This record gives sequence, C-alpha cells and structure tokens, in this order.
Amino acid sequence: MTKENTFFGVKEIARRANVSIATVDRVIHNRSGVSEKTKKKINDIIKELDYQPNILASRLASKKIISLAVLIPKVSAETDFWEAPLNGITRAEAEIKKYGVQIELFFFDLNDPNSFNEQAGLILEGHFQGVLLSPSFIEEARKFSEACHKLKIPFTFFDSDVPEQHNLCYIGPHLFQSGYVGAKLLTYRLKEKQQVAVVNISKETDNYNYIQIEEGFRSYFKDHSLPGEILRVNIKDTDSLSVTRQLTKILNDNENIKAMFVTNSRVSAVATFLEKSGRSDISLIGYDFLKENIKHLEKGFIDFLICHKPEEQGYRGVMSLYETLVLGARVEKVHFMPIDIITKENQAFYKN
Amino acid sequence: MTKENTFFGVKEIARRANVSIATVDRVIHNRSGVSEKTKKKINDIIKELDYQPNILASRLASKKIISLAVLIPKVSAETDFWEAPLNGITRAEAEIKKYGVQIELFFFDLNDPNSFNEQAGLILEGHFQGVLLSPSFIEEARKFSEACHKLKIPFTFFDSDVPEQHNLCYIGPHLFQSGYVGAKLLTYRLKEKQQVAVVNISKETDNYNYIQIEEGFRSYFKDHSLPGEILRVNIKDTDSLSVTRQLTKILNDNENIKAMFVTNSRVSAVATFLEKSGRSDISLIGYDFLKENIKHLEKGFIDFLICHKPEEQGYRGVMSLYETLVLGARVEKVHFMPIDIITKENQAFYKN
DNA sequence: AAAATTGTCGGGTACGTACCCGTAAAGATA
DNA sequence: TATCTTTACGGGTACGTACCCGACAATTTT
Repeated sequence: MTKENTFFGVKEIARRANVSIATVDRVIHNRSGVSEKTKKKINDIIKELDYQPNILASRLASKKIISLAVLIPKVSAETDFWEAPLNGITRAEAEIKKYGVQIELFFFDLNDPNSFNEQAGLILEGHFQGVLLSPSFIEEARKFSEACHKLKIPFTFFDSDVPEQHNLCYIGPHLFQSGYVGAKLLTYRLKEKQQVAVVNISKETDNYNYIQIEEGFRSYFKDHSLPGEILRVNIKDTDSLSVTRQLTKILNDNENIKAMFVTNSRVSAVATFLEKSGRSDISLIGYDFLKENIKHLEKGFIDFLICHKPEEQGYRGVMSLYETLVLGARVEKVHFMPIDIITKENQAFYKN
Repeated sequence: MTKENTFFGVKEIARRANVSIATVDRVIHNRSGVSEKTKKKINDIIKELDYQPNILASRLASKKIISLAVLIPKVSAETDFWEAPLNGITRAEAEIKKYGVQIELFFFDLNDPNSFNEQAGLILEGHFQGVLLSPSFIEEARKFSEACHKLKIPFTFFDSDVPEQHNLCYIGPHLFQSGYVGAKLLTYRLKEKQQVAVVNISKETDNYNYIQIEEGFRSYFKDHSLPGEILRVNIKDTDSLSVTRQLTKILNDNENIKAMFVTNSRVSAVATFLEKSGRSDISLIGYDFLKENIKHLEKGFIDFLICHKPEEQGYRGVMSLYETLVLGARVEKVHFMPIDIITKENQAFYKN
C-alpha cells in the first residue's frame, strides 16, 4: 500500500515547462526574476494540473513563523465570559503551533475605552501578520481597523460586529435573530395578560449589541401581534443591592410581569433576586453558558440560556487567520454562530 | 522572524544517546534491531525531552497510506438522515487525505440485517487499519466487532451505542437524556388535564435506541410527578395512509391529546397529518434536522426538533481513528454529542 | 578453524517545498 | 570594445523523519 501519485508537485510543473524547480517556485510566490513568457507558461500548467501545494512540505521547508495578535477583554470579576473565547484561542494555538504560528494576547478593560486604544497601539507596533479582535468599542475599533487596513494586516472581528468592509471576516451571532429566539421561548407558555420585561444590566445601556438583541426581541412581538407593552429595565449599577432595589420596584409597579429577558450574561443576578424573593412564578431567560448561570438553571430559576458558542468563536477566529495566511484559502466574510438553547436538561452535554 | 528551536527532534536524541538517527527511529517505531541497553537509554532521553514527533515530516517521509472503512446505512427513500453523517465523513476525508489517509465506504440496508453482515464481511477481507460503523443491528454489530477485535483493528461506534468493551470509542447522543429533554419541552406549556402521546413510526418498534429515548421521556414525567397516562402509538407501516389512519383513531379515542413526541426523524409524517386535519392545537416534537422536518417547523406544525449533530458525528468518528492511527493519540472512550434544540427561529443558523 | 548466521548499528537518500547562491546572457554605460 | 549592471534562470541544500542497504562484530554452525 503505497501513496498513489495522484498529486502533481512543483517538480512535475518544472518538467513540463522545461524550467527548474526554483523558477516554478518564484512564480508560485510571485517573486521577481521570471520573464513574462515563462511566468505565463508556468501559470497555465499550474491551472491545468490544478496544482495544490503540499502544506506539509511547505511549512516544513519554511523557516518563517507567523505571529498573530489577539485583542480581547480581560476576564473580570464581573463576568468570566471571556474565559471561553480564550480557551478556544488557546486550543487553536496548540493545534497550529507546529505549523509555525505564534499567538500573542492583548487584553483591555471593558470599562475603559482607553485601554483598548493602548493595546491596539502596541499591536500596530508589533509587526503582526494578522489580528483577531472583539470590537467592543465601536469607534475605537473602527480607528484601529483603519490602521490595520493601511498596513495591509488582515483582521477578523468576533463576538460582535462592526459594519465595515475591510475586515477579513466576522465570526459571531446574528444578534437580532438571537433576541427573536429569546422572545419565542419567553412567550411560548405565556398566558394572556401576563406581561414581559426586558432587563439590561450594564454600564453601557446603549451598546450596539444590546440594541440589536432588543430589536429582535421586540420584532417577535410585532410579527406575532402579541398584545401588551414590553417593559424596559435599565440597571446601570451592577451590584446586587442596586439590582434588588430596581427589580423590586418594577415588580411592585407591574404585578402582571411573569417573564423577564436579560440581554446579557448578567442573568444570574436576576435569578438570585428571584430566588431570594421566592418568585418562582416568573420565567427567566438570559445569555451565556457561565457557571453562575448554570447553577441557577439547575435550581430552576432560569428557564433557558441562549448561547453562541464563545469558545468556538475564539477557535474559528484564529483559524480564519491561519487559513488565509498559511493555507492561502479564502474564508467566508460572515460566519454566523448557531443560536443555541440550553436548558437544565441538556446543559450537561453542551459544548461551549 | 525565524522558527525558534524549542522543539527537539530525532537528531538531538541521537546526539545525546551517541547513536545514529536510524537507531532512534527504530526505537520510536519499536522495530527490531536495537539492544535492550540502547533502547532504554533512548527511551529515557525521549521522555526527558518530551519528544513530540513532527507529524509534517513524518507523513511527508512515509510512503504508507492508511485505509479506513466506514459502514453506515444507505440513504433511503424513507429518510435522508444519513446524508449528514456522510457529509461529515467526506469532510474529514478531504482534510486528512494529504496525510495519506484513505476512506472506503460500505452501505447496508436498514431493513435488512443480512446486508449489514455482507458488507461487514467485505470489510474484514479488505485489510483496513480502522473501521467506523453505525451499529444499527445490535447482534450483527457485536459479531462484527468481535472479529475486528481479533484482527486488532480499532473500530468506533457512532450514532448509537452497543454496550461493549473493545470499541475505540462511541460518538453519539445520550439517548435517555435526549428523551428527557423532549419531555421538558413538550410539557413546558402543557396545561392540566391535557394528554401526551409518544409516537413511534418504524418497522422495528423494539429498537434499542427508541427504548432508551422513551425511557428518558417517561422518566421526566415521573421525576416531576406529572399526572396523566402517556399514550403510546406504534405505527409499523410508514406509508402516509397508515399513519393517517392510526393517528385519526388515537385522536378520536383520546380527545385530550394536546402534545405528541415522535421518537425519530419521521416526525414530518405526523406534521403532515396535523396540517391536513387542521390540528394546529397540538404541540409536536421530533428528531433531526431534515429538509422535510424544517419545512414543517417553519410552517409551525412542529414546535421543536431535537438534533445530535449527525454531520459532526461522522466527522469526529473518522477523526477518532485518524488520531489513534496517525497521531498515536489517546481518544476519549465516550464522546456524547450535545442535545440541540431547534426552533423555527434559530434553525437558519444551525450547524448539523 | 572457517563459514554461516544473527544482532546492532550508521550512512545515505527520499519525501515536496523554500530559498540562497551562482552563472550566463542581454543590455547599458563608458 | 571593454566593463558593469540587470534579467532570467539552474544547482543545490535544508527542513525532520522513514527506511533501505550495507558494515561490522558477536555468536553459532559445520
């Protein structure tokens, strides 16, 4: 059992073109030093044979390493969400290290746009061949990506998107539709005259992500002409006291609230409140497969969690750069993640 | 930017052991021709350096190919479920072809255990280094795996499991828990006194898979002490006339049935019936991300589909063999797939 | 004691690609 | 015409591993 020679290599191309391997190599990497005539001849043969370079041999022979930069929020005390993408990134790194790819991590503070700028500046000075970033701050991200574009450094957005043309690709959820799914689940068993509240627990209420999610959520109500006003609760202070106070007030003012939708991973704060105040009659839906959330899911105070595979986002984000830079493959410009539904019953088998 | 030499290769091992590269190579592949003393010395150095063979170079230098056999049901007129695993298998093949791995496909007829035996026989004669199979027929599969074990051919089960010790691994759903999830979803908005029916549409009602799913389903009712008897409907003839007749009868006899759980991918047959008889008041849940099912999901006659990522099962099944045979890595003996919940709203982003 | 066999090992080439270096011919400049 | 530069290409080695072949010594057989 020996490898069949179905694949042609540079050697065969060189033979057919009556040139040396080196000349073929020059054409493939379009380096200079080849006459237009021979170049065309070789390119024709390459097309004819549908030549696919042997990546094994290529990476083996190449002494170059490829350095990628990753720019993401640091894991904070407030939420350990960013652990998951980081795991995916690390997994990808381990997988492609042997192909000569290195990854350097840069972290910024989600409460401080300046830290984003600082780290972005370091990346621009660092001579990286590719960048993966979460554009949490839209304006800052836009400036940075403009700079990358000028330096011809490919970059991938993930977790959330920025309307932009120059990025290599976006990997993340379709946020509008995600909110839409949330509304479906929340209203699935809702009875008439029961009311619904959207809860946003965050210092930045006007974050682009939250807006998209809420639009999707409200659209579902419109599309299905569900009656009743959807209440909106903004909790800017994320400490448990503020949360308790605001939720208490809302529930007192609106006795018919029987379902709540939290637009981010802070849903566990609401669950804690519901548990303490003994309100097991309220359906609760929120985001992300975090330990704290799973705990409340198991206790029954969260009905569903929606999740967009953050670990896989990190993994695929790195891989999108690897595929373009090393394999020279084209990648899809937009790669939407599934909108996963997690319940107490299936959470044990969920892959983040 | 040059590759750092953080990795040690055979050359370094040879240097430290005062032997040639060839001798080190003999130890690594434990071929004969090395004295016990040198063998030990080399093995010690390998451990000390934590030597990781360079797979690129290894596969490049090796002229051997590895042949894998895949044994799965053929795509039938009754269901195109098996297209998905096949896609995953093909994707895996494309990915590892360059490492010298070939895959040969063997198909059997789900209605004919003998066809399984026939194809299994062909595989045993074919000198394959690994086998991936769906053990749809338990007894036949057990016999075949016994034979593989004797020939020291590693094999992986997927889609459904057979209690067994010798298989390399199992990749597929936790069927019991999957039924449990189905019950949760089906009862989530069920009101008092409304009744539930489990529908099995299959020639083999006593299939091990279905039994596990139903056990999980019923366990949920027990665990939550839900009242009311769960009806059971067995439809052995899968044509639409038989389905219509039996369902009509059941619904006439039991007017309170408001929810139905189909234990396999034939759920679209029930959906068609509900549509034709205008029964949009009945919740319906079933299995698998098939075109026909999605159609009914979108129309609203199926509430939820449960799915176990069949394509990924195929992909991972092949990869489990690749990882053991080529990379020499250990693989987890059991790899449970997530129990995915698909609705009209999130189906567009589902990855099968 | 000579010959044959066996056990141990090293030399060397190949896998397909990358890239350095060298060279011959053509063209430019004096 | 002599010298220099540029263009266009080939030779050859290296990457890390696999494995063939042959050398040499130790051991057994005749």
